[in-house]
Amino acid sequence: MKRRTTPAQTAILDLLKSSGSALSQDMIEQKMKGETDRVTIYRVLNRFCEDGLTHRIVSDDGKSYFALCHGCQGNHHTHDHFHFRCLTCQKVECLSEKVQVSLPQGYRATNVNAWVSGYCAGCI
Amino acid sequence: MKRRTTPAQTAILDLLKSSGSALSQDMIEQKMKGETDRVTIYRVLNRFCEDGLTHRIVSDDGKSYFALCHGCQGNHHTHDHFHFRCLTCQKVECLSEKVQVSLPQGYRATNVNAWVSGYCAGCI
DNA sequence: GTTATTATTGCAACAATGTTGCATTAGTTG
DNA sequence: CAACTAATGCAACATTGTTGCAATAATAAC
Repeated sequence: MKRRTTPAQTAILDLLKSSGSALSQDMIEQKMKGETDRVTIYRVLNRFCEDGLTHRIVSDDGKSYFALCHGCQGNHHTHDHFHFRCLTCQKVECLSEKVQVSLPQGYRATNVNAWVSGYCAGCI
Repeated sequence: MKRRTTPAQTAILDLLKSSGSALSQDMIEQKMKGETDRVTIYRVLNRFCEDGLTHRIVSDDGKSYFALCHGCQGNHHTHDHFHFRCLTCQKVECLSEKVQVSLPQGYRATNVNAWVSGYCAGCI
């Protein structure tokens, strides 16, 4: 199954690149002014995740956010950094700080999902 | 608005106490074998949160989990510890380790939601 | 450039989680 | 016991996300 280049995909990828933050499906739909179907946006985003282009983080607002992968290459994805969500401007940022947590004896971690919400410098 | 003691509330509180872990609405519904309405369970859980009896944590499985408050008293709620969710047995535990993260200059945090998912000692 | 192949899209429908309105039930107080 | 009203159950709705399927459109082959 070889990938094809389509307007929707390049548009969504450009949005992720230019925004510099993590975006949710509804944010992308808004920015695209409804030119692309809801379902297509979801499918494109899921494809990006499969291809290792983005990573998905589930926020405490009940939505998934998608952010471009920068640190991780190939199939060794470690999205173990904190994310910040501003309650005013809704912007979601990847923080540089890595999550460090020690588990009880015998536990094995496969995924980390760490959020801080509050107000960013511009919205305080 | 004074609270009243009802069978549903005491049953749900007992479940939370005896389980020793965080429970979601559907877990509670299952354990109560459908004797209590879905909506009632949600309302009871929300009331518990309002009253400071429980805290809510939103997991990356898209559900809210509710756990009894132990460490925090009065209106000074700081649920800033990590949570672990076992992908096999579905159990959700509060870990003792506090979340420590330094935000960019000028940012203010109001809430923390930190998850580790994987396999617990019994399910490895 | 034309054709064949099939990945991608759009639409409808569905599933899961969670909330709200409203009439009924049932704790609590006097 | 009676009055008050918090709590419940049901229906309906909102939001987020997925799946099936026919139509569309990239890509490859000629």
